[in-house]
Amino acid sequence: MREITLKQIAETLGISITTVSKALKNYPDVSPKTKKAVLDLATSLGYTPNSFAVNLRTKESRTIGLIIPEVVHHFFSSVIDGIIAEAEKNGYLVIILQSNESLPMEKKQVELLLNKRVDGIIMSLSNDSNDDDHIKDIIRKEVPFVMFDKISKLIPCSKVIIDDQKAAFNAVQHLIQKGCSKIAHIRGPVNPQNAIDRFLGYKKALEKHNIPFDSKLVYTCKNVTFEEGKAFAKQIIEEHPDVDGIFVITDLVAVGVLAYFNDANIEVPKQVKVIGFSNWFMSQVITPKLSTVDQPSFDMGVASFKLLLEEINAKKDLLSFKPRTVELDTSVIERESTL
Amino acid sequence: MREITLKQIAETLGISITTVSKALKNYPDVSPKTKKAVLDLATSLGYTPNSFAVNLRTKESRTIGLIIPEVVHHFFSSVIDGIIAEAEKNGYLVIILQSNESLPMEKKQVELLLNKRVDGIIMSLSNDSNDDDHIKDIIRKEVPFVMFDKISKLIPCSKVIIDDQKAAFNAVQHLIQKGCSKIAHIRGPVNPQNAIDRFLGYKKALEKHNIPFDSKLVYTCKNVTFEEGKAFAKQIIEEHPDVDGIFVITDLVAVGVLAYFNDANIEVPKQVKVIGFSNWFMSQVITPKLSTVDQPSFDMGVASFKLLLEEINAKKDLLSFKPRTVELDTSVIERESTL
DNA sequence: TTGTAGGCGTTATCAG
DNA sequence: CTGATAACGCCTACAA
Repeated sequence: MREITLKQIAETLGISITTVSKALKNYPDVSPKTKKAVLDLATSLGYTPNSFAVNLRTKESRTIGLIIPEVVHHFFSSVIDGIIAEAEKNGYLVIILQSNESLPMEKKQVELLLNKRVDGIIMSLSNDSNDDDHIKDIIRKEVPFVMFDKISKLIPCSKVIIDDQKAAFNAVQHLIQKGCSKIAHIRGPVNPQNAIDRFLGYKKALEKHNIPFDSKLVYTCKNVTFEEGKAFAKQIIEEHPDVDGIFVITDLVAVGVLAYFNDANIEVPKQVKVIGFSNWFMSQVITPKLSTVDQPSFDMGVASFKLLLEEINAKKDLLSFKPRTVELDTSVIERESTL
Repeated sequence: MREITLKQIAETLGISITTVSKALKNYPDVSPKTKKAVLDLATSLGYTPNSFAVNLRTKESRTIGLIIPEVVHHFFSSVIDGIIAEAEKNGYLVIILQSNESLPMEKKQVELLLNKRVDGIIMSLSNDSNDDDHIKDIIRKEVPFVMFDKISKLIPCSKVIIDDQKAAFNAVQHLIQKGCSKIAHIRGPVNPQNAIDRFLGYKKALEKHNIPFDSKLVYTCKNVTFEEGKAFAKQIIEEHPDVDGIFVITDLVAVGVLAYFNDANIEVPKQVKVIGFSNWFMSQVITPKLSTVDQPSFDMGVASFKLLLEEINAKKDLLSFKPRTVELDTSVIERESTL
């Protein structure tokens, strides 16, 4: 099956390519008759413009790139959902790349997308991104760029975030209000800004309620997995049998904590209360149901794309664009694990 | 920041575009001196070929399209993982679209990808795909095409599947071997081939073990959700209090079943045994841990891309390509819900 | 060893 | 109202 081109339509109709092009694009200066002839033939042949040629001419591909640490991840897949939904609504397609939490991968992928000349890039940093060269590359090339969730505060670009510190503060305060007085924290890795912020929120909540901060009660995840949750739960209860509350960096790990406590017959929430973060789907289906912080993942995706689109459009119109930061609200969801 | 082109390099070096192009592509007929000069300048300027132009020339984009029903879904996100990993390894990028189980969406998305002129398409059908026109379009345009999991048997294209019937048979047989004699089935929607096959496997297992088939014990999901699982569990136990085993179309729904039984104090596996399908992550973390059928989702993704690549390459070399079907193995995973 | 010329398919400008 | 022409950036016969 041959590809249909403007040229072919022009030839069969015995007119010029220019006219065909204009007719198809509804230019005002084409006679109704020619226009109709062209349109009829085009639809009957199933003509669609060759996007490669269009890309070349217009210098845009109506495609954006998305780099995230992991696809198989409740939070990120929900964000993807939001991004591709909003993108499609606006006539954009999304190329998805996964850094697997590896900085070298992330760098390579930025390069791939830049070479591909996508119209913009949305990204959430991998956990070991402490090096910003590749990101600066994006900025330097003036490619529209938005970061969400795991951002780098130093980069001047639009961002979609939650107030991790405040959210964590609220989570820990919730534990305190439920009567906890010795609260451990299983925190995320050292680098990511949001792990730091959640840790700070934890600290602040203790402070506010006059609970002394004890660094021995803070446990640091390396890989943020279910297994780590189990292991830390064991360690916590062995090292500090009187701990009565745990604030965990994310639900996946918190579910690991609950799993260990279930196995070890440690009663949640009676002996220890547990609160997670992110409101993963599984948190509602385990026993006891996990209290957590709801993070509007789908909306973060939508907001990210909207910001990106603004920047893309500004660039097209040669307008200057001032990066903006959108902060979305979170809320504590009380379930059985903190009753 | 201006885009670097061959032309610019040629001009600054005072040579022709052709020579620059050849130098960069390591043609043998360029003097080492010129080659070096070109290479040096190119790297120092950070030249990368304009992919729009390359696409137009070579008529390929090194990009494939992927359409799946849902992104926020353990099985599908794992498949995505496999596909983009394998694609990246081979220098391909992946555009992901989500049909949300809607046929009109799916059709539109096929059109989008076709217009985009991706080098190939991988797809898993939405549940109401009983109409094949858009798929036939892909075939007719000779765009390399692979279906996985939810396939249409009638379409002549490569496929990556499991033997749903056999897998279901094994799951139900597992229940029987554990002592169940009145086994209900919560099946998937009417259309999808794999829902049909799993149902047939259920029937066959009963037959083989001389258990009479009773259509009243079969419940049909519409949306395949957690909530449906809860609702059907209630209905089953009310309508057939003596049911002692349930085979459920997929883990998400099975988890709903367990949730209801937990709430209703119906003991699993003592009173009723439950087995799911797909081995979702959450199945290991709920109480009781759910027995299920392991489905190699990541590998299905890898296999799908490999098949697609074969076809893409065959097409490039103008070789004919015979569609193949790859069938991957499944296995019953025994956990607490069928002990 | 280097360069000229043409074309991939579309769009924009400008002249008829 | 229509069309010739050039250009987007790259690649590749073919010529010099």
